Amino acid sequence: MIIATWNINGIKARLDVLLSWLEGRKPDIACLQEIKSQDEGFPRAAIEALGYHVETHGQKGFNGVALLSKMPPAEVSRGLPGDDGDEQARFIEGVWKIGPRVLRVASIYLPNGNPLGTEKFPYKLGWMARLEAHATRRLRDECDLVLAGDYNIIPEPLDAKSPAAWAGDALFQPESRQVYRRLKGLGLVDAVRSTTDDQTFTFWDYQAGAWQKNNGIRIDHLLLSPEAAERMMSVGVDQHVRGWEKPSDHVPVLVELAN
DNA sequence: ATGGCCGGCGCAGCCGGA
Repeated sequence: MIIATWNINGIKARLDVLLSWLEGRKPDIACLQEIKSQDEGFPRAAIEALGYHVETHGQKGFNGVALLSKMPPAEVSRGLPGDDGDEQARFIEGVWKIGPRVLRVASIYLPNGNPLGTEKFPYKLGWMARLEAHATRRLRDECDLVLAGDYNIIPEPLDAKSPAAWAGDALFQPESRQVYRRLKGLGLVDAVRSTTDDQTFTFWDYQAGAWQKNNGIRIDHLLLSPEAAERMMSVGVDQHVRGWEKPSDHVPVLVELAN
């Protein structure tokens, strides 16, 4: 089965592109971020017409995550545990029962954290601490777990065309990269990096001809539990989608797991 | 050498993104 993550940067502006991609790629589960829509405004009918079940966790204008799946999930939970006062819609998790196996997949939109020196960067670190706590709990289940999303973290210099240009940016700070490293220390496997040493970008800014110059970064990640990683058959990044009409600035990242 | 955009909201231009 194919599990994908994609920051679509606005579902209303991206619906045609999303439908085209779903029809061609046919992922079993697609984790979306930045739907920028309330639940009631999400164009679910067009997606359901392609045979997908739709679960959203939206908010007005900003953020928002969704899970699209061919099989309906057995359970869904919204919001990252650990702060009931957090109003930002950045986390949705589903559970699927596949024969004897339990598969958990979360769609994650980790805070950007810019600009440094404001409350936004501590919010990012606090959110990451909650994610680490949640991942620690989930890994105790020893089930197939995929934490998929826009992490807004450039893990290593290899993951940027021009790492120096990101030195003062929240995406490339030692503190947040350290937490990403700790997530991997828990046993989570970075699907893309575990299968290639090549520079593989998932985001290119709309500005300054970044796509044409391949001036990209790798910030969209699939983190797999050891049990899920054992079933990993292939990993891909649908970079061609960045060249379509009216693209998102992010592209889909996918992992294929053995059934 | 530098800078170049886009979506949402809502109907002008600002906010947020990365």
